[in-house]
Amino acid sequence: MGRAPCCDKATVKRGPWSPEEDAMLKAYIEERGTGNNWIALPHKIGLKRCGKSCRLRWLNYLRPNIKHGDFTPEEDSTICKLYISIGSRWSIIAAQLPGRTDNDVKNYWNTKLKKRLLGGRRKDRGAGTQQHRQGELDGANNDGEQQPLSASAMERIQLCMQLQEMQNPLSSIGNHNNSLHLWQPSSHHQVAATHSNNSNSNSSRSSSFDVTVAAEQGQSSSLNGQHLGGQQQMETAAPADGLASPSSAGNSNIVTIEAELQELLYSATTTTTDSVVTQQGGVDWWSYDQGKSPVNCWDFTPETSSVLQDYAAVVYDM
DNA sequence: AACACAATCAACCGCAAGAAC
DNA sequence: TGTTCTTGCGGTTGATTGTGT
Repeated sequence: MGRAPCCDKATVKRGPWSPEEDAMLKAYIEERGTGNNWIALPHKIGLKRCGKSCRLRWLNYLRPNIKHGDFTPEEDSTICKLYISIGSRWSIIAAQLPGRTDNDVKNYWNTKLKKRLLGGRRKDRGAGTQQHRQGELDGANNDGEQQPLSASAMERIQLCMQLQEMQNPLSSIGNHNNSLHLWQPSSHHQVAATHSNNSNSNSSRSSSFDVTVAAEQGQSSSLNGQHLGGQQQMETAAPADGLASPSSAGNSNIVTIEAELQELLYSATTTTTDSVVTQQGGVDWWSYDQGKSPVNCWDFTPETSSVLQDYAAVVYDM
């Protein structure tokens, strides 16, 4: 049974919004609000638009305090940091960037940040062409037998592998000890008590993930996954065999990776780990509380747990 | 100047989940 | 309790603009 369309496509206008339409929608919502019914809104206003289209236009463009234009290095770092931790959860990532929309963040990642990071310096295993890289992202290898992975998982894996290769060119595929330097077991998975101050975050989906980013204060950043309801804390059981957490190497590796990411993103010439953290205007990549537990790149959420399993399959099956 | 290709971004689409009935 | 409606999300598309040849 097909789903009823939300609107009659034959009578609804599509495509770019005109200034007149923008003005009508903006004026109405500012005066009366949405009435908690986007579907009915265009009829009330007299717009020949789909309710979903009105909602999107309002949220992405007309809403007050929307920020357009270039992203700052701080925003770049937040996006990358969260993407690698949680993947393409754009609404959650955007919630950490006041004035930015999920659509903006998504577009920015897909068109700029991803290319800067993934396309930057990768000396690929094998050919290293863009086509080969895309093939990897699609989860297929030459023999076609590898289990397909989600694009998001593959990207995160690839990104981490790329960083590790840069960090230690001698660590080739199959060197298990170097496989998971980014991962740290979370011994203190506190459930974040506060959520983003973003007014958009009232959706049930967003609330399933509490994110606290304190990078702007030069503090550690933490990302905590929790189940709906907020009571179940993710267990920190050891991952699959062979995925034991790195021990003493972890902290310095994280700092080194920060440097590599800074370099990839901003072409900074950072060579020492100590100097990196305070560079770039205080941007604090994967920072961690000195003397406390390091922040996890691969925090143990259901998603990242799955990614780790995928990762293990990729590394160990090669 | 003209064309081809790449990059960008606004808008659309379909799905999943929760709310309402 | 089951069904329908609405919202919100992430992925994708396509028009526009920029750049290279």
